[in-house]
Amino acid sequence: MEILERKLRSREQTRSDIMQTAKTIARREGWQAVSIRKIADAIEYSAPIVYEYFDSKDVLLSEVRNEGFLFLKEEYNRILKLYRDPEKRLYEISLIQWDFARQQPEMYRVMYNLDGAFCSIPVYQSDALQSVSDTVSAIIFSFIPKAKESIRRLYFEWWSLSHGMISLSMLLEDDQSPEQSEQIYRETMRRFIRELK
Amino acid sequence: MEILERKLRSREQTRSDIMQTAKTIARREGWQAVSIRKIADAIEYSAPIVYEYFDSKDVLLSEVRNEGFLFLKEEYNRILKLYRDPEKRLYEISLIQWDFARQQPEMYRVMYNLDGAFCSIPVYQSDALQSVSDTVSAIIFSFIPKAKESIRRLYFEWWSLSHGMISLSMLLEDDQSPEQSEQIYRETMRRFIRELK
DNA sequence: GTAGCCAGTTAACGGTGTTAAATCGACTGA
DNA sequence: TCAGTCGATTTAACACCGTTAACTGGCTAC
Repeated sequence: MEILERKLRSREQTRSDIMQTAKTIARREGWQAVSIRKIADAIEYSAPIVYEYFDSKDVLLSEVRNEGFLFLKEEYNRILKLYRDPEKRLYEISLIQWDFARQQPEMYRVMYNLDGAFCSIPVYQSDALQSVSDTVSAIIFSFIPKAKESIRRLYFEWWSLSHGMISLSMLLEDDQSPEQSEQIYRETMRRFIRELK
Repeated sequence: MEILERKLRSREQTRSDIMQTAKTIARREGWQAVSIRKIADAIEYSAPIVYEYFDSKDVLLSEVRNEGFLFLKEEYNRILKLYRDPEKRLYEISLIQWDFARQQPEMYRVMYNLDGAFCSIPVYQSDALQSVSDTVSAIIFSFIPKAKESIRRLYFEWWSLSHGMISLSMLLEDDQSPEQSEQIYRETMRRFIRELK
């Protein structure tokens, strides 16, 4: 059964190669330029092979997106271990959100269907997104122990503010410097958190 | 020269028919389903005719997007005539932003390259966007007469908050009811404006 | 040796944006 | 009346897309 195991491992490897290639092309040329044939070329296979690993391009994109939310989740957990103060936690998580979007913009784009990235599978069906939402909601709750609906609402406000600034600063990248945007982001998130309690 | 005039008018008509058709398809099937051939079919012409009116699909989308910003601009001007109080003005403009996104979601999507809408022409190059930005910035200034940079920053915050809530509520449409989102939007924008001064 | 399986290929279908070439009708000048 | 031109419009083509069916070549089991 060793062969089967190795086969499985190499299968997992190829699978992640495909996702990695998709991300690399997206980073260089944008998601609208990502095609099954280009991916196949890069991993030195013919196009139909990709369908051995992903049912469709849509599913491939949805898995990449999921990977993004899982990455965020782990980063958030890292923060939870580092800090105890809820305010500090929420602030640090806000900063991670920003850094993530800066360092892996193609990831952020596919997660929110921005700029040519289009995955028709609804994002709110992603378990990873739910998990991320729960983590942040829990922090807010430890902050302000209110009813479920209030927490949901405060989370929505936090998320909107963060996502709004990130996506607009992506949109205006050449019009407003990222450094300037980042400064505004930090101060605005800080103030939002301070005024939360 | 009457013939030439009529020709020009009918040319303008066909041009706007093309844009209208693009929007109609986008509304029904999403921007990823909008193709030159589908548009041509709908206006009962062959595909190359579309290129007599728009240099490329990219340009067509950018004109639709511009139409969106121009619509907003006119709505904003309507508000300026209706109200004198800066707080009231900004609040009403916030509400228009929401209603616009609700009533013409395909427009909002092409303006911000959301969900399959992809126009590679940078949005900040649009005069209409600049004009809209100036209008809102002026209101904020009449509110809080600070330096240009501060106003720019406050405008960015207002825009981010509004766009963030709108785009996330589009994303979560089936997970969080629009009515609920709208209520949060109204209250959040109101509080933001109140705390501005 | 040969039958069967399996990884991987080629070929195909209907679609895309875009452009060059061909067509067709109306109008003009001789 | 006929040749010629012009302009509007179409057809045909190119290179690409996502996706699927059919095929190929090599290995294994009997």
